[in-house]
Amino acid sequence: MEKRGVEPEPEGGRDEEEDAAPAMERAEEGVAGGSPVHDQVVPAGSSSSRVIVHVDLDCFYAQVEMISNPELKDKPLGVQQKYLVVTCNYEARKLGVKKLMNVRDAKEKCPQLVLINGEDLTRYREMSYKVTELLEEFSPVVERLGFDENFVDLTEMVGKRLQQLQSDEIAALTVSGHVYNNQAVNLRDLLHVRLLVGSQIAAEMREAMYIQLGLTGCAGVASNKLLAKLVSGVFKPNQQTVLLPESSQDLIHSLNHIKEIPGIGYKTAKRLEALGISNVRDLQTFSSKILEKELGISVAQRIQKLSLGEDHSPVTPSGPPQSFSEEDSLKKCSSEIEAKNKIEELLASLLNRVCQDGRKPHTVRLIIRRYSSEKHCSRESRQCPIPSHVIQKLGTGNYDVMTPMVDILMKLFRNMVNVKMPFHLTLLSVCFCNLKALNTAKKGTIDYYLTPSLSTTSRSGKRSFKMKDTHMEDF
DNA sequence: TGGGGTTAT
DNA sequence: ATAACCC
Repeated sequence: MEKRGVEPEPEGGRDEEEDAAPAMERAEEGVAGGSPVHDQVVPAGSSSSRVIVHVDLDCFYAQVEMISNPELKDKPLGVQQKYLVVTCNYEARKLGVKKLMNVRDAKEKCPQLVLINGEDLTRYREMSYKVTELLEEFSPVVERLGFDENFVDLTEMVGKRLQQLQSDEIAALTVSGHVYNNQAVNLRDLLHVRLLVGSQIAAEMREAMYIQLGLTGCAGVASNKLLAKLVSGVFKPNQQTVLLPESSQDLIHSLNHIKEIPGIGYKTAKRLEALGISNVRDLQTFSSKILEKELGISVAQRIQKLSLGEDHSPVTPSGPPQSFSEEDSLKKCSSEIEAKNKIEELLASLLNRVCQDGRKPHTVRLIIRRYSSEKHCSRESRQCPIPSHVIQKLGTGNYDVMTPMVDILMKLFRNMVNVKMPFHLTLLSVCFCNLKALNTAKKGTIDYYLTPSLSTTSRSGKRSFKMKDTHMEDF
């Protein structure tokens, strides 16, 4: 049979003989009843086995605030948005403060709690991208999840490091951080070896985050995104954990409810409960046919795979953001004037951000939430193309992009809200999206004539927004 | 429940 | 344009 070897099978030169089988540390406790681990047959170049890390910053907003003002470091600290403590440091957690806790409850639990307003996300967003950029230096395949989590596909990096290692060095490999379940490592198992190297890279990432940015966080290393994410939270502040394949089922079954599976949200969990599915094993063993009929084939197949710990979704590089938005929730907005003032405020911030980014948004959207006693916060939106003459003024330090943009947004507003009738809004948000690198289609170029909205008269003369304003590349 | 984000339909 | 998901 095959040699146990380093993946891309180093040319015959060096042989890993019996001594390549290192004293398998505690291997006799191995799960499979001490049976020697069979050699892994992973075809060279096959992507069937990946090494993924999930990096999760500790109470991110609170950390950013503590870096800004070190005097807060040893005090219980909460970050407040409106009447909520959205996150808090570990000092505060020890005293009973939880994430998303009402400010009153938090103050009651912990009267010494220091609160900082965190409604302006600018510094958090900037720090968040610094983290992503730092991780991209290790490997370009980095996917953001919110402001404080990132996935990195380490498969290639691990492969390269393994190629550099001599067999005796492989024999001396050690894990960095925890091993889930305290499972014994078997260095003759290539999957174990690859995950150990992943754990070392994860440790280097966390060290770099701390040295360069002053941030601490957790990491989880596993063979897919689901498992990496689940395992990253096992040891909590500022620690890391690697999951070896034999413990996957233990990890997934450690969840007490299907809602804890990332990808199964509020709605799906409710529908599953209605089917009598509440824990992971229920979902694993439920009839696929019925599930598909109930949830649609796509969701059904995906979540049932997730319940088994399977997740083939790739780490998709996030790159620069696809949209910029600013929102503000309000107690009550019931006049057009109030709305206009809010919209101007949101827009001013957005214009600064867009200016910094360098790309140009080609679409603008207005989002509202109406007051309604019991409807679960459903939002409504209207969007339209940004006229090209406005787009061109966007990065130029020009200020009279405000006026035309406000005009557009107020038209969108009146399209959604009948201002002649009483209304009560509890949220306003403005979003710039459809971002493009540059205005490429110039008059007289091929692109110009190939862009339908430019070379022909617009189809809808009766739109509220004049299409004579020639929107480029909006089709 | 805040103030963001993404993808699928 | 909305609905689902993520933080």
